[in-house]
Formats: sequence, structure tokens, C-alpha cells
Amino acid sequence: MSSSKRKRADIDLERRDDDGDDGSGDHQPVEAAPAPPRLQKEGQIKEGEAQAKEVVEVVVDRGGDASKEEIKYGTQQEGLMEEDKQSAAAAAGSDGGGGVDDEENDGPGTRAEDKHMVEAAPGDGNGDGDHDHTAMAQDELSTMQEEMEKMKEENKMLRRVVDRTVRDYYELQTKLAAYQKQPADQEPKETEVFLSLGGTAPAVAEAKSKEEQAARRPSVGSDDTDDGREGLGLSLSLRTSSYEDETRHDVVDGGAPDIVSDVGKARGYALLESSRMSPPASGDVAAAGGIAGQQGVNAANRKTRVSVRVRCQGPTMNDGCQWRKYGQKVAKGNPCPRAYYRCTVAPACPVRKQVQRCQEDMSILITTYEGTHNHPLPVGATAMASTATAGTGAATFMLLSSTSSDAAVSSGPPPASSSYLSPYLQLNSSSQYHSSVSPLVSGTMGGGGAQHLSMFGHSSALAAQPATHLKYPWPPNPSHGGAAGLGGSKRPFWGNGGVDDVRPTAALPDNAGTMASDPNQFSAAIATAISNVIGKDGQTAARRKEGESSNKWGVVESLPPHD
DNA sequence: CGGATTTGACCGGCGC
DNA sequence: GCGCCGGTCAAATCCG
Repeated sequence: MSSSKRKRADIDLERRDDDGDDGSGDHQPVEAAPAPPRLQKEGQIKEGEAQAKEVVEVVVDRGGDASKEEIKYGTQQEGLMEEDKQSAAAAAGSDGGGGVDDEENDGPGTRAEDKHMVEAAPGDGNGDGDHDHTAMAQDELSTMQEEMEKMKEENKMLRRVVDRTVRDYYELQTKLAAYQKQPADQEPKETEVFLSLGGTAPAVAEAKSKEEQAARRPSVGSDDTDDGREGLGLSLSLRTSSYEDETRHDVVDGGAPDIVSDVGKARGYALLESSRMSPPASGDVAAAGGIAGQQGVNAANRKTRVSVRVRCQGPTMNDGCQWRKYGQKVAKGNPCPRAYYRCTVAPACPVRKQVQRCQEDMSILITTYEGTHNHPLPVGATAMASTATAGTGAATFMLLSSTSSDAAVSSGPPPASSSYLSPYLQLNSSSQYHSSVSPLVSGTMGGGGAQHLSMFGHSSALAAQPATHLKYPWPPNPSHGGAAGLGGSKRPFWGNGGVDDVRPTAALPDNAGTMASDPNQFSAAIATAISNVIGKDGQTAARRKEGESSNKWGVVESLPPHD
């Protein structure tokens, strides 16, 4: 107070102390408030949008090393698309015939009902033409059955594809790790690995384009948008490129527009971009010693920056952490005010986040996390939140448990690249989690001490990792944690209720439908994983301008189920 | 009443 | 050196 002029970096901690005095920060935050209700005005999101398609695209650029990874989990154009179409067609057909009106569902299940309707309809009306009706009904019935059969087959096929994709994904990871090992001190050339499901080839294209530079064009949008909305798909792409290319993603700052445009087109995406600004001496970053929070000083310098774009209806994204708004400002280039939040889960948590909406698509929320949490994340924390942490190098590996088969994740050998740690992904639809993805992130802090952070952790996971001694406001049970569970009341912050779109649920490809149910989660998880992985890497680069800082961005785009 | 949010001012970094 | 701009502070206000 007296000395209002303190250097931010240094001050961070000081201030925190202050805060502590004032409000004894440890508690308030904890129980407090759900996401800030106010932003809602800005957002004005319609519910309808919330359900868009499920497209998840994760792009992680490891600028420092000039590598970029892109994972896209989304529109499975062909397969799913077709399915959708058929569904639609079927639905339409039945409607026409049976006059089903109330239920506009398009799922297969509905169809069955429709069928009945069809049969019934004739009956009620007139007694005449029973034969015809009957005949017709039977005819239709058989037709529908055929359709159903087809659909079933398609479903199988899709499932297979998904499985395959997942498998491929892991393989790629492994390969990637291998690549990483290769001496690439300086600027890795462009390594691109794309994994796509359902012929998401376009995704790749997009990825490239993106990389190409701000020229973020339609790729993303087009791809997803076009077909995306109708179907689900999953694609993953990994790429490594020299960071020069990516120097400019102003996304975070004024750049918003850039991405926005992108996103705008994409209509409904959630982008997760992660970048980290860290000093050239990347290596240290991690080593820096642990908890950034405590090392406030350095922390400032080695801040991890992760930007997440999510189509979110809520005022803010429910990332599982508790935030306190400390400022708001209108940044140049985007009329939408940018809100500044500080993590209040732990008294001295250095993590901050900026939330801003895309000017073009208000439904898209751009959340930028900065710093590393110095405390374990709430069970309900989302992957995104973790991202930040992970980025700092806290995360050594990530675990998305998945029941689903092949996903056999833990595959790859720890990636070894000097700074690169490969994530172990496991997609799991565990019973407890409502079949939600529960990624667990645990990281080793460079300092040698190992700290484990868990995002959506399983209780077990948490248990296993005694991380810090902080008291957590949230119950260890995943049951609560699952974002889903928190109904909205005022519970722990993450309780925001389903909040925004980020509802952990999705599971893997076990069933395309499931995936569809919430891709966001999945995407988020993936994004996190990726970012984590990448995050570890030494990143260098443009630490100066934030705009540029984006050397390495992880972008996750996720669209809610059908628009 | 306590805590969170709002909002204008201030500060420091960066580009010109 | 100046101005712009993003980020943060802190008093005032709002909310539960």
C-alpha cells in the first residue's frame, strides 16, 4: 500500500500475503463462489449453441523448440456424418409417415418409436384401407429395419475406426517420443504427424495452415464446420515446426481477432491454445524448482501460458479451480472486456487467468492461464486448468483413464526427450466418473521434488499422491468432483455446475455416441495431455511479447454436440 | 457482515 | 523521450 510501486514479479508474493491477511485467503476462496455471474451478460450464449458438434482439436506448438503438436478430436466426417444423415433421413421419413411430432429426436431409438407410430397411425384413423395400410406399414417397417441394420453396421464400423484411431494415436505418441529424442537442439524441423479418424484429412490441412501463420483461415472452421457439425470425428495431428513460423499468434492479446475469425467460422469450437513463455533456458524452467508460486520471482519470468478457447455459455469456463476476479479491461482489438482472475484455491497460488470472449463469436470464451498452480487441483478440475500447471513442467505425465480398450495408453516409453515427457493417456470411462474422462496429471517438479497434480483425479490417484499439504476444500471423491455432480449450487467453485461446456463425461470411442456426448471433456483431456507433454519441452522463445509468446500453442477445439 | 466484483487509476514494458 | 497498451491495484459497490 504505501509503496504502490513494486515490481509485479516480486510483488506477487507480497500481495498474496496481503490478501491472506485481509481475507485470510485460504478459506474464502475455497468455499466460495461459483463462477462470476456477471460475465454472463457479455457472453449471452444461447443454450442451443452449447450443443454443437463435437469437434476437438488440439494443437500444441512447442515454440521453444519450434515444435507443434496438433490433435484433433472431432468430426468424423465421413462415418459419423453419414450416420447423422441417415438418422436424419430416417427421422424425417418416419415423421412423414407416422406423423411423429413431439419427438424430434433423431436417434435410432426414436426411430423405433416412430415405427410404432407409423403402424398405429393408420389404425386409428380409418378402418378402410387396412390392407393397404398394413401392407404399407409392413413395407415401411421392413425398410426401417433395414435402415436400422445399416446403421448398426455403421456404428460398428465407426467404433472400429475410433478404436483404430485411438490406437494410432498412441502409436504416434510413441513415435513422437522417438522423434523427440532425436537431437533437435535448435530448431526442430517440421515434423508433422497427423492422425485422423473418419478421414479428417482436412484437419491436417488445417493444422498446416494454421501453422503457416496467422493465416488462420477456414481450415479449422471449414473442416469442422462443414461436416463437423453433423458428425463426430477424431483426428490427431502432431507437428513440429520451427518456432519462427508461429511467432504470431496474438490470440491472447489483441490477436484475439485472428483466432476469432478462425473460430468464428468454425462456429462453436473450443480452442485450447497453450503457450508458454519461458526463458530461453528452458531447462531450468522445470528445474526452477518447483512450485512456482513460491518462487514467485522466477515464476514471473517463467510463466506458463495456456490459452483455452471454449465455446461456453457460462460466464467463465469451469475449470475446477476457484478464481477471484481482480480486474477487467478492454483490450485493444477486442471490444469484449478481458477479465483477470487469480487462483484462490491456495493462498499463494500464482496462477492467473484471463477470460475474454471472441468478438466474433461471443459464445467462445478465450481463457488464458498463466503460471503454475502451487497446489493440487480440485478433483473436479478440468484438464484445462491443468494445462497451465502442466505447462510449467509440473506434469510429468497425464493419465486419462479409459476403459476403452485399445487406448492402451501407457504405451509409450517415457518420452524422453530432454525435456519432453510423454503423457500417458488413458481414456476411461470409469464407473465413478460417469464415464467421464478423468485425466490425471501428475508432475514432477524440476527441482527434484516430485509433485503430483491431479486434474480429474481419481480418488485413488490423489491418494497415491500426497502432493501438498494444503487442505482441499473439495472432497476427494470423484463422485463429487465430477463436474457433473456439482449441481450448481454454491458448492465448491468447480461446482459451477455443469458449467459451461466443460462437463466431464465423454468417454472414449467406446461408442461414438458417447463421444458425442461430450467431446469437450475429451478434448480438454487430450489437450491437456498434449500440452503437458509439450509443455515440458523447453520452450524458449518469444517470451517478450505476449503476443508472440504464443510460440507454442496448444489448441483444443471442441464443439458441443450438434448445433 | 464478509467476501467477491466493479471500475478508474497507476505502473511498467514496448514500439515508434 | 513519448505515447500506447496490457496488467494490476485498491477503494467503492454489490451480493448472499
